[in-house]
Amino acid sequence: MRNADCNHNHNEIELIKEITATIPSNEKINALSDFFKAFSDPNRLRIIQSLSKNELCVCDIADIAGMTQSAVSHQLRYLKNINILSCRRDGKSIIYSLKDSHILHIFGEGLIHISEEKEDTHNA
Amino acid sequence: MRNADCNHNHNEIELIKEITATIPSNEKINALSDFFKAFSDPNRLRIIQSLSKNELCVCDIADIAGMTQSAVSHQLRYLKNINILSCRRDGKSIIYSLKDSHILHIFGEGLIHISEEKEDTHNA
DNA sequence: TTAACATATGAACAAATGCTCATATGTTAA
DNA sequence: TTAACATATGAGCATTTGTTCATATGTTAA
Repeated sequence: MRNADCNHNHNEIELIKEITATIPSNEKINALSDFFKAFSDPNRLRIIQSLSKNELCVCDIADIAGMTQSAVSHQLRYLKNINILSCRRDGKSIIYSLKDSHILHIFGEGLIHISEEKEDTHNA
Repeated sequence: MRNADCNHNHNEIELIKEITATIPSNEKINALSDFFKAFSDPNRLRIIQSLSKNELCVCDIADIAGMTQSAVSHQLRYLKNINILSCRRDGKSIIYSLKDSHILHIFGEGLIHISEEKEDTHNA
């Protein structure tokens, strides 16, 4: 049942069916949006960037990201739950690190995108 | 002014300063998080995927993504504002399309990440 | 010009988000 | 065991988000 007809002919209706078939399952789409949500908050991006070259304890991350211990801890839990970070204990500290290289790759792609955007604005 | 001392020696304090220096400016971080926010919602991901191979009018996108005309229109405006989509008029319709290939590249990276996650779970 | 279509938009509202505050948990040194 | 440190966690709260509903805007055909 379509939202509106848009005066489509049969060919177009076929095309729309094909495109609809390419949409990933709800499960995948939800996993994907949860994953990208990791990058959708400034403080989480700072946390991720802080771990790009080194593993760090919670209080160091808090210091670098300019956040309170509690706020960082909540975000670290979130990032760990969606499989972006892992952690280990070292004495009194918990040391966090990025789980794989996709994270930094995606971070980099984002940076490229926004820098090209600036060029666009410049050329406009 | 540190959140806590964590008993750091001078070398560690140097390292933390260096890492802090790698954090992008607030302006960049905000642009970046806004960009990734595009991918952080299931319906927006469906919209993006629907446009991966074709440009489409609003009512087709609504149909494919399973959203109302209004909801789609609001999201399209958001995605256009953050430079992910562009549009043109064709008669009564407005035809939307993805603005560049970074979008699909990042979408694909996300898919790779969540599929590898599944392998992890499988191996665990 | 008018009617029908296609899209955009503002207001309102429920749900999700991200923080703070207080406190709990776990570790180490004395 | 106790005190100090490092981190985690739950409750509460303000803000943001994403939707719906009603309606406005813009286009085309009659």
